[in-house]
Amino acid sequence: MTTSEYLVRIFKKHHLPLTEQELRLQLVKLGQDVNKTTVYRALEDLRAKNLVKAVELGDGKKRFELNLHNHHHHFVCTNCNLIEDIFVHNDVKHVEDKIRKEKKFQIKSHSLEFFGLCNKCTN
Amino acid sequence: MTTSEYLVRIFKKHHLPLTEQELRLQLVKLGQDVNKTTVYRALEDLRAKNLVKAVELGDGKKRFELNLHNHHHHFVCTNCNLIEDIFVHNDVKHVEDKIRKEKKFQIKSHSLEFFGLCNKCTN
DNA sequence: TTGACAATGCAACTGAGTTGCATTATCATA
DNA sequence: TATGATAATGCAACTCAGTTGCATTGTCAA
Repeated sequence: MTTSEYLVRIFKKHHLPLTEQELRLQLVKLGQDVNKTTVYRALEDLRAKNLVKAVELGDGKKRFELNLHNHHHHFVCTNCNLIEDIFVHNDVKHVEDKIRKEKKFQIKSHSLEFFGLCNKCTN
Repeated sequence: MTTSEYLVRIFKKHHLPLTEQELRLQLVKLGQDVNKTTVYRALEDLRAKNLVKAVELGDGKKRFELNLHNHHHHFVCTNCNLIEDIFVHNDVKHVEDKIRKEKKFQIKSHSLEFFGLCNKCTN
């Protein structure tokens, strides 16, 4: 089994964006103590195949997650760093349409992230 | 005049998110050839005063802009790296409300960035 | 003039991500 | 089974943004 395949397994289990470090930790748990270069290369392969996409959640580190068709966003707790997927029905499609019309920009994607305090950290 | 003050001037002139390098370039143009540590410290001061905020636009670099009350988002051309402010009336307030209700999360802020091709790069 | 404090410089460091090149594994075919 | 090509991985060194500790300089009031 190749590192890319292990990564897909890990992504399927933990369906939240993970850093390279977190991914390597999970790989070690599967008995795969691989070099970080290998991880980055595997991630790049998966990204090239549109299986994985990168996310930035404000701390400067790239995080990676499966590029499924369940379009979603993220909530990040600025206190405990909890990350949770956010699914929105209506989305921001109408905003994109507006930009397309007014600016003549061709919009390929967007990122929408929410920051605040989670349930636990609010109290 | 202090570096922070020069930075505010620069931000007011170029009202788009700028990297530390871009900021230093502008500082040099104003005759201020300062150390990058100084820039980062000045930026941190301004951020602490809520005058400046950081933005991540997908390339891993932090960008900084004035934290005005004209809430807006950004469009990034993935070809020529053009950045343009995007103003939306309706915004994503209703999404935030929904999250607040359903998840009991306390949302402080959000980031919404659009990626695609600008007018020039589309043709 | 002095003493405190703010602003800046400098050099060394950290940590994420990259690159070039060597090594190893895999696997089809002679 | 041997071999040769190609894929996968390792390793070390590097880049580059951002940080840190400590020294130096500037400012300004007493």
